[in-house]
Amino acid sequence: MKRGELAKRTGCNIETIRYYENVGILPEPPRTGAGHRVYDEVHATQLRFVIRARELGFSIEDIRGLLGLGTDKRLTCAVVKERTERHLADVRTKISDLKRIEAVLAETASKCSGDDVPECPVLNTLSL
Amino acid sequence: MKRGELAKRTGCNIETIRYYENVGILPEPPRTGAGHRVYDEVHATQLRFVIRARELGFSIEDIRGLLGLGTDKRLTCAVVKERTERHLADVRTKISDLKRIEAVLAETASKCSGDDVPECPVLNTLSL
DNA sequence: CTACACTCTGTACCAACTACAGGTTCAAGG
DNA sequence: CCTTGAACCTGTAGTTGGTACAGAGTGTAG
Repeated sequence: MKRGELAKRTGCNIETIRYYENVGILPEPPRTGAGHRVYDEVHATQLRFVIRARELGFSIEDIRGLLGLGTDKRLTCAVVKERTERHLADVRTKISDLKRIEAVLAETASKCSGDDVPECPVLNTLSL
Repeated sequence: MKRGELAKRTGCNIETIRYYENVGILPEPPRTGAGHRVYDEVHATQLRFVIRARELGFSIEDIRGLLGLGTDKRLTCAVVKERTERHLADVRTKISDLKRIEAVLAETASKCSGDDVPECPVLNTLSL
């Protein structure tokens, strides 16, 4: 299958596939005589891995790590668990930051009269 | 006061001040004969407004809007409230996305043996 | 055989900064 | 007055994770 077909099957943007190849988290596939990339099911599986990891917020660098690239191949469960938990901690920090933000925004917006006047609690809060 | 002093007082990175000026959310200050920027307390207040809005997740474009730049000057409370609530909705969406991610990560990591073995539930989940 | 869809490459663009190079200018100490 | 080092000036490049486009080549159906 060619790039367009792989994109369609995985739901990935066609340009993103080339990007993942460039940054080294998708292997370079073989080419036809004319230079067109030819993918198989193994590539599709690996691409789905990358897509899912990105959806879960792992960075490209994280993914490179999870794939055991650059370092020794086989990653042990212990190593993967540790990286996942570190990432989980980051996600939790982001959630609590956003909750603080949510509280401030909700609080402030609730004070707005919603009237056609120039005085505004939001702008006043921001100016503190 | 000059740029370094303003940066110190507001806790803003010195380069970021120039950036905010470039993108038009901080006014161009007057200059000394030699071209050095000279700020006053009004600039400091406006910079703090921008910093706080950024902390609350408003984009530069949002801030431009909140400052009433580009359009008519005086923003009514009604307009600001509407923009704030739209932003609040975005923040809530981000929180719920992250919570889904958190649940998946926590679930998966909890299944890891943490042993020195190559089979790993995280990698298996990602490969689904 | 032509027309059109697809692929190839490199490069530019997005946000929101941050950092650096190479060149002034300012201020304090001798 | 002169030197020295900090602070300032400018423009530009790098960051992350893609997305988009131009211009050229290829594949295929009618």
